[in-house]
Amino acid sequence: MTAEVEAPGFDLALTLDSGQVFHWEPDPGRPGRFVGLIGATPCAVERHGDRLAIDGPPPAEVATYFALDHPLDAIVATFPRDPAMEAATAFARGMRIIRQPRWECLATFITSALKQVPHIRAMSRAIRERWGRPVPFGGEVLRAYPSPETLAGATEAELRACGLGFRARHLLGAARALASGQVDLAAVAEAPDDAARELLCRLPGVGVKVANCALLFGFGRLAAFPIDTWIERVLREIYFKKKRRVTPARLREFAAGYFGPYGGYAQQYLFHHARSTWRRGQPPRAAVDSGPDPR
DNA sequence: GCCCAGGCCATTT
DNA sequence: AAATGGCATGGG
Repeated sequence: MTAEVEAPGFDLALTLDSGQVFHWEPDPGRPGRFVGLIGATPCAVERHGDRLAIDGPPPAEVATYFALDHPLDAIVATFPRDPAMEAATAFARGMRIIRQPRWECLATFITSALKQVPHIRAMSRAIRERWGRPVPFGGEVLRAYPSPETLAGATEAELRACGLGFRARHLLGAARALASGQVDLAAVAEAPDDAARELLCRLPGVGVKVANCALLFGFGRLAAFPIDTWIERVLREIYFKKKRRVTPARLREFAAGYFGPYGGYAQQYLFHHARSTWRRGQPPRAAVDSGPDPR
């Protein structure tokens, strides 16, 4: 049985491949159709014009997960008007910041340190296959991401066998801190942005960048602005092109003030645009030549 | 062999 | 506060 939800101007494929979520996969033989899980609920989804066709969860659950209620036009209207931001906005039109389960989101970003997106996907898949609860769906078996309690019972060697390397100790330590109640994600969800970030940073393997990714993609904090290697290059080579020795604190200060209340959205559009169009870590000449010069 | 990848951490200035 | 080096693994 297939249900539908209205999803005007939503680019499903772009959103699922934008480096914010790491387990959705194309349905082989059915182009445009993606299979994944929303929490523990299996789901297949594909776009038909301004509607989504859904198999699995109730439509309302899908609408919440994909944040179809986010007012994209109003959000984009808050972005600063500069050539780099406008190019990224045009390039990533229809991308949404989705609402992921908190632990699943945090855990995958703990494993993301010094890894490329395809590797993060591979580690997520290996962890699901090893510890995830099997969920039958359409003749296949999907695996839900294991809870902190489940992973707390794993060994570091078992996690390393999933390709985590030095990240194994971080993920295991975070799982155990949550399973023991030493840190409480429900408390994070109730705290203001700065306090929530500080709580998350108490977990092993969680620094400011990973905390901001979790806040943005797992806690709905749309002002959170993760600065990774790509965004740092965007900031330095476009927004601080003529400056020398820009400190990390200055970059954070600029980002927090310049990109506005939906800075996380702006960041994700800039991230996707840069990752998709830059070559050898360098921006296209046009991007630099048209860049603004703050302060 | 080289280089880099959605960083974090401990240590030193 | 800011710079430095170590850390595992995989791919170009």
